[in-house]
Amino acid sequence: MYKPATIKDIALALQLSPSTVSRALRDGYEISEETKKIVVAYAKQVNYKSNPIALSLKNKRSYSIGIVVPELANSFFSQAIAGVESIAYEKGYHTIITQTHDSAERELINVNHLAQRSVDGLLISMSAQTSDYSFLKNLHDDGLPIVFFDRIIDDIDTFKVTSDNFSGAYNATESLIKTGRKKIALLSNAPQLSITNTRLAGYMKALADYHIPFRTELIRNCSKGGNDYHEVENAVKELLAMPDKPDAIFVSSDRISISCIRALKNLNFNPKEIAVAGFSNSDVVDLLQPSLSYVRQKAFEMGQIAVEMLLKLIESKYPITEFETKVLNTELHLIK
Amino acid sequence: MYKPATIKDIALALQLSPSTVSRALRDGYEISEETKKIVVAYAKQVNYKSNPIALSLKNKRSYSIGIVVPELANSFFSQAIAGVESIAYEKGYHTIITQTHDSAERELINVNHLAQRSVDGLLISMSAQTSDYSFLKNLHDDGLPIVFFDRIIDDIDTFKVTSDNFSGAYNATESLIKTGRKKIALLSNAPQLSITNTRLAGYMKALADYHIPFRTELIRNCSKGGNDYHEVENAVKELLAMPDKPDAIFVSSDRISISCIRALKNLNFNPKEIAVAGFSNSDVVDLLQPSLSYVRQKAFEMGQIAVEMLLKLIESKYPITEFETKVLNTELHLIK
DNA sequence: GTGAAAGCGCTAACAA
DNA sequence: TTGTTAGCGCTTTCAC
Repeated sequence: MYKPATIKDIALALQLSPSTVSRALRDGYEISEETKKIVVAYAKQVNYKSNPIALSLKNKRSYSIGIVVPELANSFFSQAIAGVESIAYEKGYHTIITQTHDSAERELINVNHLAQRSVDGLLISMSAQTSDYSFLKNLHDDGLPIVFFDRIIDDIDTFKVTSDNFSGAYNATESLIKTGRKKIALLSNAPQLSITNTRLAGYMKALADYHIPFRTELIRNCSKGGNDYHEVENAVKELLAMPDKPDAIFVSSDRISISCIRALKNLNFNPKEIAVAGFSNSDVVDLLQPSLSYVRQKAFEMGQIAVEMLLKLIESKYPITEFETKVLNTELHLIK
Repeated sequence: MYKPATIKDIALALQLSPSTVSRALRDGYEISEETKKIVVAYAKQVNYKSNPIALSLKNKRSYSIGIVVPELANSFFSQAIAGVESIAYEKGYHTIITQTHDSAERELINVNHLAQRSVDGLLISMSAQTSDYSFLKNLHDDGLPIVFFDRIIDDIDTFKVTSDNFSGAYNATESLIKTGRKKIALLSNAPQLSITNTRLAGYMKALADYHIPFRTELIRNCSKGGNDYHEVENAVKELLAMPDKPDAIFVSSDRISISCIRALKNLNFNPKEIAVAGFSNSDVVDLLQPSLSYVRQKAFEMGQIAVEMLLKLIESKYPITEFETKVLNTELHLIK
């Protein structure tokens, strides 16, 4: 059985009390240099490692932070996680990553598990299928520090980071218009997501600014967020079967952008016939065929900012009541 | 401060002893139905959740398993993780995911952290840069259940799952030969990885079977495993600048396959001139241009099998001494 | 059927 | 400078 050395073991072996050992190991000022030396040496010899579980139980502090994302396989999230880690490790925190696969049920379970495992705080990007936020609100009211990133919600007052989704959508739509497209369809994610609506607004504003009528029949919600390819393919098929069919598609969600490209390929559509622009943080987006113009979010930076906010919350001596929502700009990459 | 209800709170409120409450909550046979009802009802009312930290400390058992992979952004690993989760959740285990970014140092830290956080077992795919496995060996000798997947090592005797890398490499190489290619270069990962050498062997066997001379100058190790694009681009550039240059490339690593494709595109190479086959579990490999034939591993299944092995180790009443290494076959997808 | 007490590994008052 | 004690939340003998 796996049984590491404990402080008690050391105390016993060295004929000291556990508290002396504990203090010596943490370089307490009260302990004589001599004792420290002996303790540290022996601890090293028996490969002593402090037990974080016991520490957590004692201190209600674990120096670990929980990360909850919809899908690890989505580059945007793995990039954001890398950003979180880059700062967290440096500051002595560990990260515990879980994914929800966009399931509200899984999200609830994971969040509770993390909270009970006494993470010091939570970084979360909401599942597309969550509509009841009360479990998070309760935890937050009970004092668990939470920071939202990317897929944020209004109901809870705390720090948040997200992209400038409005401008991102506006610019992408505008780029399509500028290449002469006039009938621009929109493929979007689940409507309960904040980002879905903000991006819709950006799209509509671009149309309005260029005096292009907004047509509801050109809007398709793929509420499974690209997890279900066929949902997207059907949407694309329907759009392209319309009598007055679109000459461009703006895709307001990462995963759906890829599915849309695949649908166009599978349906053998001529790339000249239909232009695509969409949000994407895929690291191979430049190699895709048919190609698309894409809006890239600053995922890594977003992760960094989110964790910095969280650490501020965690390490603050006094309760924080002034919260900020940071908005990062996006980059538009046009097809060459 | 975040402060959930404890057994003590319930005991106090209900004028019972903590032990009674504890037994009632776990449906102990000694407790009267009546008391149970009262306790359970009250527990629900105050949203009592047992504290896994305290349980871990007490039981040395956490019902959570640690997963250590090189890179979440690599589809192969996110697919494998999804496989692990599919079984683990069902059996009542949580997963704690960490990534090493192929750093030996990070791997050491993460593994120790997980071990000390008393995960019940470890699922690991080794970092490309690790050459000293003693830290794992120690943990394993101390009784921590460990299962290796994909990037396995020989030094530790336990359950392992990996792909049939030999055949995968053989088949991919053979497919290139069958389309008339005779000068087939090899782009491979760090040589300390087991998979690197097995795939090299498969490649060499295919050459031998078809009486094609093996030329060491056509072999390039990209020891950073595709994390460094320029390493790959340079290798490709060098290969294609050779007087007797290759007419095909076989890439024996997931990330490097993508980098190789990108290099060919950036260097403006004619796809007819140089054929590419490579290992890849990218979920967009079918949309890449230039296109490649690819060997796909059964990542999801591998995750499932790995966790089943691990649970067998964890839940076995008696020490297990007979170990198995399972080898999954791969699928070759040819360019249409 | 229920309670008291000890202990998992650690730390922090309080004593000495 | 070092030791004693209590307690974090929980379970589990052992009493009653």
